[in-house]
Amino acid sequence: MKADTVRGHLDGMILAVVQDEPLHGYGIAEALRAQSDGALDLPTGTLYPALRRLERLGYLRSSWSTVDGRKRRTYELTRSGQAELSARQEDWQEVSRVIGTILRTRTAT
Amino acid sequence: MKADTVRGHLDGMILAVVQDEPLHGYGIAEALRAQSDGALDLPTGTLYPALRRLERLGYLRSSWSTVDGRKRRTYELTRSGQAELSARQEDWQEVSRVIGTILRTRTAT
DNA sequence: GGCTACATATAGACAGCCTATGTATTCAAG
DNA sequence: CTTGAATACATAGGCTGTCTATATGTAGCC
Repeated sequence: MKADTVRGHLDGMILAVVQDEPLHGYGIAEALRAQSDGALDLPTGTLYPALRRLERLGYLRSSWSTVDGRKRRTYELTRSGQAELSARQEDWQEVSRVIGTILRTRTAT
Repeated sequence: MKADTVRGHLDGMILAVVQDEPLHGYGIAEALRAQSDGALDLPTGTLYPALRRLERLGYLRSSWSTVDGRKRRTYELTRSGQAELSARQEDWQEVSRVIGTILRTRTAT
């Protein structure tokens, strides 16, 4: 499954997994892969720019640490990010309803 | 609701309404607006290029006619377009499941 | 020494939306 | 009789978030 098919909703999904617990980029990718049963496997060229963007927008806050000799940047959800997540969740309700309704097979063929 | 939020799934929705009955561009816009309870109101700069693209890809076939003194281009679904629609519907099932699962509020907060 | 997993990041391309604008007809209101 | 709204199609150029490819570095195993 291409991230292209979830375009515009990836931000919301990232905020959602970070809400559960602060995670570093690699961990976010793992969480999304796990929670989608392997369907959503983000290329790093998609994920990392998205994270920087979400931080720039004030929805995430990051801090560096070193674990087992490897540097990692851990992201946590800000107050503003929580509000954004709620908005995205509501957006999704409508989007999902609209596309679902229209795409649903009508013909009994 | 911006068409941007349904990005990548607009093609499927267009094919779906045309499957019901052949329609001209303006009629497709009306059908999508009606079936989404007014939520999806496509700008012409989005719809018309999309229709030409779908025809170029062989999913739609068009023909000109004049109704009440106005020219209209009517689109109908091709065999290939029906297959594409089926594929899009299946895609949507997965996308919807994945985003829905991840975005669904987990916190009982 | 080489492979895999872990970990982050940038560069440049590309597709599909966006807004703005243009043309043309019909019909009702003023 | 002209102005405006609805009908009808279309293009130009911009923007944003994906994409692929590439880069750098550590840890641990074979």
